[in-house]
Amino acid sequence: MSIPTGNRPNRQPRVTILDVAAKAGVHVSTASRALNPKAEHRISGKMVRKIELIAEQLGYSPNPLATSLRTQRTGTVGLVVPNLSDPLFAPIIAAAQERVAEDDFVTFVASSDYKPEKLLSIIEIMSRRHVAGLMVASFDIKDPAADLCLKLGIPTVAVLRDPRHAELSSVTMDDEKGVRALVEHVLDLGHRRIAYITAPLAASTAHNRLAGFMAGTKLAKAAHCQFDVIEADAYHVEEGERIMKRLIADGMRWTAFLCFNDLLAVGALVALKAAGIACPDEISVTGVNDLPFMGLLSPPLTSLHNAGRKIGSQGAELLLDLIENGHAPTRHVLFSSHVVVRGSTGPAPSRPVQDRDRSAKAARRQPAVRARPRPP
Amino acid sequence: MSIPTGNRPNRQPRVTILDVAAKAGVHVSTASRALNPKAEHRISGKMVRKIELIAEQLGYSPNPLATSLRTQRTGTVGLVVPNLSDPLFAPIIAAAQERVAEDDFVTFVASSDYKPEKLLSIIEIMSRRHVAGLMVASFDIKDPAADLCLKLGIPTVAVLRDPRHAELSSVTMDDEKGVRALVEHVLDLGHRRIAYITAPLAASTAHNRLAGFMAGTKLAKAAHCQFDVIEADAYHVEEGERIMKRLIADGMRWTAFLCFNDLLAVGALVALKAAGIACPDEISVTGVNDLPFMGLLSPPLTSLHNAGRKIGSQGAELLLDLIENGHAPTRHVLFSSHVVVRGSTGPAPSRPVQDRDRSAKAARRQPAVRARPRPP
DNA sequence: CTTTTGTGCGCAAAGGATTGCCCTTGACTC
DNA sequence: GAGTCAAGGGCAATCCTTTGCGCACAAAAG
Repeated sequence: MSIPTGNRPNRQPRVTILDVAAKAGVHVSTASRALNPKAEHRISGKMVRKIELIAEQLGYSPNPLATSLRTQRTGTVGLVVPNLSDPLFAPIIAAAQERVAEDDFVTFVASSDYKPEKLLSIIEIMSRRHVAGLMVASFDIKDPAADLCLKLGIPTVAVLRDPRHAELSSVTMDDEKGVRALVEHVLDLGHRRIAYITAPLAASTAHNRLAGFMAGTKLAKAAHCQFDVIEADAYHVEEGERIMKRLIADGMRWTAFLCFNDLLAVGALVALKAAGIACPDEISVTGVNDLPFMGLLSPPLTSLHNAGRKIGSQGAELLLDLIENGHAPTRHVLFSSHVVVRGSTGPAPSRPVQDRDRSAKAARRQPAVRARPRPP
Repeated sequence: MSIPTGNRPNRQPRVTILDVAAKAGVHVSTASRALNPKAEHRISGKMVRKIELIAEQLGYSPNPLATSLRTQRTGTVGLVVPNLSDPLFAPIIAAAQERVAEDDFVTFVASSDYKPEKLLSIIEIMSRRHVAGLMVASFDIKDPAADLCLKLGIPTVAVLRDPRHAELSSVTMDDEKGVRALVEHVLDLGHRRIAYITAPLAASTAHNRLAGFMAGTKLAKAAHCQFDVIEADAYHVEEGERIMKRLIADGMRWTAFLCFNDLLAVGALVALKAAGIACPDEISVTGVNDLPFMGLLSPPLTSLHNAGRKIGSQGAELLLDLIENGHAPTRHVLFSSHVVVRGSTGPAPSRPVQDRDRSAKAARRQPAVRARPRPP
């Protein structure tokens, strides 16, 4: 039920510590202590050397399963992301994996597929397997999964998304400040009709970026600014494309689009190109994360640079710390992100797209969420 | 030494099978058998239901460590790639992980960093941990690491790169045919001076793609074709950029560049753009793998589509098969790849770049490898 | 010379499950 | 009524290490 079947193949019989002890003519406990640096009961120096030599000769290496069973330590950590192939998460995994490997931990990796119940089951599975710690990149705000980690007593670090749990350390980007800077950027370019495409607000990232957008709207000095928020249901290119297509059909009222992430932005670009709307001449678009290749698109995407590798390694660092000192104080590491200005943002056009002949037909349905315009 | 330290935190005491047995008033062996579907000694139906109920009530779940120690089965598989964040490998990992998770395996993931000795150490570590099987994407041809897997008796499947070991199953792309098709493509476009940038030939992919290129050269009907091979030292964008810069400085003699992979091709595009050389008007460029976003670059990259996810899931499939039936016959699955024609390839220009005034200065150093031109 | 103090190592009990073998019963056959 | 048989469970070994405790012996202290 828990451990799948599978015939063990013809492994050669492993050499155990009994073999070493036998050959050395000592008791296993002596061998164990000799091979264990932190042996409290000390063994004489020459005996240690003798046993080490014999262990070497015999090619002995301790069976981690037995060790783990005895010590309740497995030397494993779990890494969980919502999507393994997303270019945003892969570097986080990679960097974390490298860092923990330095301390001789091996990593279980799993993908929650953006499904809360799957995350719960992953955590349970990993807990059963006695992971020493967990680094999770897919917590929602007040996620029950976070409670579960704490209840199970697993040292846990949240990365990228902060469940905002009082007892859970986190490593995140300063999304709020970042998106605010993006708003500032397009305001500086003269844009006054600005839309923000948010992701589902369960994630703290979505929350913070929206907050950043709202904060940015307060910066607007001009009298007739229009700010709107549109909610996406997913995180991928196709969703961005779908949304932008709909907006174009509905009559485009904005000159600048800030997107929750690069994937949505790329989708928006695709839709704009298909509709023959020029970016940035008619509409400016921005993303978040600055994924690889974003600078090479046409137009190159203005984005917020988020350093995935730094998040991963810092998350691992915190986690190792937590594993070592059972009750380290909760910490929240915040990396600042900076706007990378590229070709997808430009000066605001004199007239928005909807005034052009081409798109006059569509009825103007309201977007999903409508932010209140903020007078200066 | 093998298992890192780390204080186990305040986990609540786990409920063991003894607790279940005690509460049921039976022996642990009875409880074990009742909870184990494949129990040979059968337990009466009502007893099974009783014990299952009690186990449920107590929240019992077997300790995989103890089970593994006893049965020598761990329910884990190892996934090894050369680089976790490479957009080529991440989907392979993701798909494989999904597939084996269906069969209740959890996955150790590690990155060999393109270092043979690191691969060896990863395999040893995973072997010690009793992985049920290994899926490796970073074997070189005749890799000692492949021998090690066999020697250790670990069911192993090679993906993407085939070590060409008689006893090792593999799942790969038909690189040879693919690259030949690319050559065909640029020949059709009228190109007669064609360079191929190969990767280090230790990898079977490099080998096969070069073979595909060489095979392609035989297709050339025109009298004065020039084919050259240039060897890259790495796989990333920067290397492609470096190489192309050097070639430009040396005086560009080619009108079409086939690159070992997309990353090198993207680097080449970057260098060309920096030098003010137009692609595809002056030079055509192709890649391999068709990574995400390649169709959105400027120019969009003509590439060979390789389905990473299919490789990953098929590799997992083979591996699970191998784990189940200790001695399944060796299999080699070959996925065909197809050319995706995009904007980075176009009709051959009338004159190659070097005849233009701008680049006449540089001495013409020979490229790293010079293939013998093939007369038609 | 006896009594303390270590030092160096052995003994055996965990840790939590699986499994070969044996024992007890009740049913069934002759 | 004695003998056969199979079903249902119990016993204890086993997987491999780690570790609390105890023992012996030698050196140091009285």
